[in-house]
Amino acid sequence: MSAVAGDSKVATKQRLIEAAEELFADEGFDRVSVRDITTKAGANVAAVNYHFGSREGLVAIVLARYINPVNEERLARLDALERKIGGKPVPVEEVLEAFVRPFTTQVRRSELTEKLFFKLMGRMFGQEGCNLPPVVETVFVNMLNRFQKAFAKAMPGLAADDVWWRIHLMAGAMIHTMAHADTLQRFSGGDSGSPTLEQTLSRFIRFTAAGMRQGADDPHEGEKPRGPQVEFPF
Amino acid sequence: MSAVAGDSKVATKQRLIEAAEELFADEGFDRVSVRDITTKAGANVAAVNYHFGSREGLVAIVLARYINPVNEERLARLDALERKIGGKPVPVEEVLEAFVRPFTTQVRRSELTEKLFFKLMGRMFGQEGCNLPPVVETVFVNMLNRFQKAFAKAMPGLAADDVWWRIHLMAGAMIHTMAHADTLQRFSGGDSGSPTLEQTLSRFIRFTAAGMRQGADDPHEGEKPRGPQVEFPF
DNA sequence: GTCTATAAAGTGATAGAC
DNA sequence: GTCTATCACTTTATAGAC
Repeated sequence: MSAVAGDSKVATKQRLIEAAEELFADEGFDRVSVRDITTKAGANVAAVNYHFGSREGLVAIVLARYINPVNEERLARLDALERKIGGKPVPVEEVLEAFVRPFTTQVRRSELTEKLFFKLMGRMFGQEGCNLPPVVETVFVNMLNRFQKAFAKAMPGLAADDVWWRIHLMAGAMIHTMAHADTLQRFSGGDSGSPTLEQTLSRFIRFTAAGMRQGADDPHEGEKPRGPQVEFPF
Repeated sequence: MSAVAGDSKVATKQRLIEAAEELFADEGFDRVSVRDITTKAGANVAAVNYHFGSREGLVAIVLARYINPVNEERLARLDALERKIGGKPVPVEEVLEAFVRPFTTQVRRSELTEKLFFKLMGRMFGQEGCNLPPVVETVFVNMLNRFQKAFAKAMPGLAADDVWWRIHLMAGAMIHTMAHADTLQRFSGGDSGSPTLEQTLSRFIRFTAAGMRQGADDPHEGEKPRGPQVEFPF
């Protein structure tokens, strides 16, 4: 903390965090050992336990470092939109923008490259036993409920469960896109191009906005099961 | 193999596979040890190595057991659709149906509950270092390219990279929905309801069909970057 | 705050008796 | 085909010297 006594104390802690972030992004939280981290950070094996108490403590730090800021910025952006527009519904595209734009703010705060940062975010939000610290989970659930209300307001007449499921599908598209964008490169044989971050965000918003508000013109046909379109001899 | 000598030989192998499938579905491929599997299967610790050569061998078996059938049925369904419709484009909804319907066929072949089966599929298709056996990967890439062509044909005027990215977003929605449907329950506080499998498929197809064909009426505005909609003081 | 040494438990895998 | 016993290795974590 003190800038006088030399940076080496805080520097090691910082190097550990950054090394962990890169490794977690690349390999996933499960496949990285404490030794991988300390080696990459050029620190001693015991450093992680000294600075963070345990491996789990370091994971918690890495999780909290970006999830909370992202979720809080999401809420702030949604607040600003709703304040600006008065009592009317905020258009779906604007709500989606508020949902993903914070990533571009936070990527600049990090020491990571864009690619690694987004992989890391995808892994965080995609993790199941995400075991978020209570404070982080609280903000997370709060944020989700606020957005559910905003989406519901933007799509009047749609039932709550339909809104939740569309949010789930939307989140899946986001998470998978972030965590596995390089897989697309591989499977498409390069035909997916090299889009800028802004292009990718745009594609995401257009795709999911259409999905979210689909059926709005024909609410009665909206969410009935379709059933098999084609019978098939299996 | 011989039904005479008693089923215990084949039974153990089968029990190991089923135990592995349930554990992999629940915890993910990385977090399950050989001992977890043999214990759950009521088999000896050495059984996995005897029957499958290694842990990795068992993982490969589990992966291949469903991925190949799913991908081959996808191709067969797409073939049938294209044969039926002649040279014209198959509508996006029908292509999507061919893409997801095979899961309902294969879930019946498995010994798993619907919930576990879909979690397992989500984990398989979501895995990064998916390390598919060569044969499986070949079918997989072949399948993807055929569907890319079908989608491109259904959405004339859309550039190849745009089609690939929409497929990626669509696949993300599918994978995340399958692997983490229970998370939705938790975060929505139960407000996401208890839909049937058919309802969930219907929701998926409607959502992604709208996303896939979005901008079709206004091709020129189609995929330009939108840029920030709202400036925000961060 | 950093290091070495080491503990304690878990990992996948195998040899050899039955 | 199944079992026990065990190997060789890795994992997280800690005690204690510096």
